Amino acid sequence: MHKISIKDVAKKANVSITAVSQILNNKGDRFSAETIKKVLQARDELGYVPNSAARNLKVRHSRLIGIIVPSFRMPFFADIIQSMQDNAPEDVNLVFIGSTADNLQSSIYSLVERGVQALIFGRPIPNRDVVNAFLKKRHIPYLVLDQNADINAQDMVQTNEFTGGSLAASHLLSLGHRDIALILPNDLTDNMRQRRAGFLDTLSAANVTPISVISAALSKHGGLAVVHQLIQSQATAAFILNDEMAIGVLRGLTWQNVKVPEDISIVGYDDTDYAEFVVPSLTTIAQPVAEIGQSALNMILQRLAHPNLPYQTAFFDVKLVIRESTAQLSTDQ
Amino acid sequence: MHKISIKDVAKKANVSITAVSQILNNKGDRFSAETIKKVLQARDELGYVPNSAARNLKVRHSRLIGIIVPSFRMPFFADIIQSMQDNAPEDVNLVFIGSTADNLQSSIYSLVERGVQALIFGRPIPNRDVVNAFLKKRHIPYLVLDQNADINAQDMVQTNEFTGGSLAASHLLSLGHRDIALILPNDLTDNMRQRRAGFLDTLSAANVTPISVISAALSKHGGLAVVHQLIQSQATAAFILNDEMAIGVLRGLTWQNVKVPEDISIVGYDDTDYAEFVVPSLTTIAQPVAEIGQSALNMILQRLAHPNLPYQTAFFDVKLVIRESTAQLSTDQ
DNA sequence: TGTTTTTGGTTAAACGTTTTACTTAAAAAT
DNA sequence: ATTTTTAAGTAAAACGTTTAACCAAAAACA
Repeated sequence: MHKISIKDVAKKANVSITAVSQILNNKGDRFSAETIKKVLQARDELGYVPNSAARNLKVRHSRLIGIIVPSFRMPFFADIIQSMQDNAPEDVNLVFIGSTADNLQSSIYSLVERGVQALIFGRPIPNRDVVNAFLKKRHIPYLVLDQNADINAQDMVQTNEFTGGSLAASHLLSLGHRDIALILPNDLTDNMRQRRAGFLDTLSAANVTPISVISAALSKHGGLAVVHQLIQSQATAAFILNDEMAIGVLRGLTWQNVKVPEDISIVGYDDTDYAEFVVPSLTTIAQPVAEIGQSALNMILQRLAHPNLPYQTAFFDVKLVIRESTAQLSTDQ
Repeated sequence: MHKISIKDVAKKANVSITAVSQILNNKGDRFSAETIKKVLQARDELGYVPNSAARNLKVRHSRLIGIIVPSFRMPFFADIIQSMQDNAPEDVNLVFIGSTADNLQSSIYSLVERGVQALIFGRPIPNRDVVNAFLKKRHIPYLVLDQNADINAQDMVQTNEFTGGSLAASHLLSLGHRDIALILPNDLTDNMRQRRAGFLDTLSAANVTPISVISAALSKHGGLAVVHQLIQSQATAAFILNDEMAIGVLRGLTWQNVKVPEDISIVGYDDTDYAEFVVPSLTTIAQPVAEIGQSALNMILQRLAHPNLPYQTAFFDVKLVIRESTAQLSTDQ
């Protein structure tokens, strides 16, 4: 029942607890080699593990960073958090939490209670002003991955969403398509609004407007649900703001015996792991996910080190990855 | 810079810190309604958030549970942790960590340092005896999802892997297949060994042995890498121990113009989200992922409440989900 | 009236660290 | 031979809570 504390190792090594603390934290330059050895040995024999609650309490910080994503089940975010974890320095701890809009407030509260020193939002923040006030009051810097944010209120890492949408449009245009559908998730993040804007702008620069705009749930099933409308719209191509939905659409189309890309071209967004593996493989806009994750983490660490520097925003480029789901408009239509 | 502590709210409300503590923890039955109101108001005005490091230090526990999975990027584990988080009681905190075999030891150490009271392993444990000794010494109960474990050393939740393999075999057999390949990940967990055993046993009961056994990396790319060998083996069906690999195989087969299920039937394992969405949709063995996650969490919570009860193991059934990737052996081969 | 109970609190110790300020003995410098 | 410096350590306070033990005043009782 008794948990081994620093006292126990001090007693066993016959030194003060100060000595143990200093030595175990590599601040033991004033101690003799012999004492150091005694302490290390006592530590090992007892299997002492420091209590970080006590440590955090005393030093008044935790090196703990909270990461809030919408869901662990979305490959895009799974990639992000994996890359953060893989690149986190030894001495910082990450805590991931998947949080819907509903319980975002309580997630934040719980993280603050746990002592996070900074937060990274992988999802849009409803009630941004109250969240901002709450966090600012407690001097907890945060960073958001969405574009819907005041550039002077926090750090950001962004990708060039507008270009992404634009790339999709010009690709489809260059293949000769003019009857193009746009498929959106029901709830648009600001990132997605930018994608849409880029897409729409580029289309209209070529004097085309979408033949149809359809919304559905942001999921594979959402994509599935939309194929009937898509087929009826007579579109020869579709841009879908998200790979997961796109995969749903692909699936539905195959079941309806609509051939991709012969009958309709599809382009997705994100370049999720699976984009390469579906049949037909998915043309999509790739974001540098791993870099985004790393960069977000590094920026927030920087912020912790220099709280008063002006806010930064990192910018990443996207690129079009052409696979099998898009093709030249066939003339015999 | 100054962080609001319980002292500040005590001062503001003009009461002792004991009063604040008791009232805020709903143990304030001895206090007058007026005092309670004063305290609550002071708390709200100051925006006081309790410091759980201090609390944990004092009460000597954390209600913190560590979950170790191989990777956030594997849909199977993403589902598991999501279901845990969705079902965790208000007062317990979960910390997820993706850890390879290499850094498992240091992950465990770091979690113990952070004060976890229990651990759930979603991955096999190399060096089980040292891990067991380490954890037992510190009275940290743990639970493993793999089958390679001493039933008397910790709680477990298992699925009927043997039956899973067996189901796959009899399905293929009943479709008339006799030339059946088996595709394995390079590193087999004990769960997978059981799958294999069930599969092989059922095959041999029908007097058939696999026409070929192939190993590759446990990933979509691993599956892809294997299709050449698979085609050369002349198998008319294959059982693949994992959906991700199976999806890779499916992909590769399509590129090689081998038709599934006309030319070859494929059955996977896990019934990952994507199984339903690939083309052709994947026949596979479904595990009740969400229930597994919940059950694991509940069991370990039980264990915390009753440390001395005998170890339990929960058992879940699997089922065969027939989709498009398997079909009757065509006679014209 | 004097005694006991009840009501509504407060005091102070403890949890396991880190860190500042001391101490003491030996070595070096004068 | 005294003083100063250095080397090697220790004592004790503090971080923010919780909780056991205590206390005073008012209410109830005899």
